[in-house]
Amino acid sequence: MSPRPKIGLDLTTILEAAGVLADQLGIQEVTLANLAKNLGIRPPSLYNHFDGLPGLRKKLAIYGIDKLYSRMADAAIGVSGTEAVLAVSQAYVNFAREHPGIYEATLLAPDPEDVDVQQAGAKIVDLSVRILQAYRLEGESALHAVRGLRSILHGFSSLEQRGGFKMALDLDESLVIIIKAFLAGIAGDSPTTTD
Amino acid sequence: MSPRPKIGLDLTTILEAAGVLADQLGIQEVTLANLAKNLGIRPPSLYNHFDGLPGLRKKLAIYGIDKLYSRMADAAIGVSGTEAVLAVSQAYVNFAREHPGIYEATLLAPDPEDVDVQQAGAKIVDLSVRILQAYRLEGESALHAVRGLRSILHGFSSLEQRGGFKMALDLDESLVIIIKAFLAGIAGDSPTTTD
DNA sequence: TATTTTAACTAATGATATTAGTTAAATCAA
DNA sequence: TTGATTTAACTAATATCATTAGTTAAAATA
Repeated sequence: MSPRPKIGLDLTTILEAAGVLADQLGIQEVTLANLAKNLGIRPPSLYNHFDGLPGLRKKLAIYGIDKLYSRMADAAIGVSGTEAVLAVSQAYVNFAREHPGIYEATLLAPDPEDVDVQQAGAKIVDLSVRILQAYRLEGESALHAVRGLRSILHGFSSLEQRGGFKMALDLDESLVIIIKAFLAGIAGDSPTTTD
Repeated sequence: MSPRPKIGLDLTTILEAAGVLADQLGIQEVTLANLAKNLGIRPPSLYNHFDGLPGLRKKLAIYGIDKLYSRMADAAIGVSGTEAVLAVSQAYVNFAREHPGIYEATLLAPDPEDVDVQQAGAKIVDLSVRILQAYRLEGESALHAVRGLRSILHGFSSLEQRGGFKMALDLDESLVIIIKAFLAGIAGDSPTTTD
């Protein structure tokens, strides 16, 4: 009958297609039906590559976290102190802007406690710890500061994405002001590096 | 045949049931099928009360925003300055903890630009503006500060809900430290009220 | 009391994820 | 090179949804 070409899909290709789908139509449109259609195969064939929709969601989450981490790590090269935090923050927010669906998937793993998901996320936490080390925070203060930075970055990105900021007011400017205020507050105005 | 008792449901009852469902099983389990089962009616009957699943999501979002606003406004009574911001912040986070599903619904309206949704959200923005007025920010600074506070509160709540904070470190303490740092940063350490 | 509105219903449709079992292409070992 | 195995596609079938259309009886109203 019809030829069954055995396309030979690999997981990366599938995840990229899922990412495009997420960014273009939103995460809720990343269905096995839509994904299969875009790939030119039938929905059940996808089960050869991952364990159903939850499996896809998990893999897409890790895929997205890794991508986000790359962008942050890139931005952190060759900078330090406030400059580094600002660069990494802008990279974070820009990633969420360019890849709203993938960013959303990042926080949508079926089980956030999953070891693989945790491991991917840990790299981002570690990076945050490192760029905040310039502020010489003592003991637990550094950990609280990491939580604060992540809260700001995720909250800002999420609210921007959902149209939460209605005022006619430059968004990038807001981010810089918010980050600077937070850093000034935790450092008592004494970062350890030259700015 | 079987009696058709005409229960006489009103929208509030339905939204409360939907809220319980959201908090107990997660927002993705707030289906017309589940909701109808909990209410003792058949799914199509729900269409007499709202316009399908998108209609329910919109009404649940507004319902949640109103509830959240009430809690924040309550917390703001009789306090000012840093104390007010902290009280409102804790109310916000506690609401998200107690009602994770309703909180999630708050940001899940099908159309965030919808007038009714905007109107509900505006009350929260206004409240934020008022409690930050103690810091005497000039011009646009106040608006940037509101964005910062909202980013922190939403980011913190969302990340806590999704298991984003793994460290063995007191969460309430983190929130207080983060808010205080942010306020110190935007105020240059000069809130206008007695603390 | 008669009419209208309301809130439930049944029946049917289409989209979805998922499972089971099948088949042929690709890979690999002898 | 050939035979066996693995892999990646498939068809068919099922269950769960949301949704629409059309119906009916209870409740409200005139």
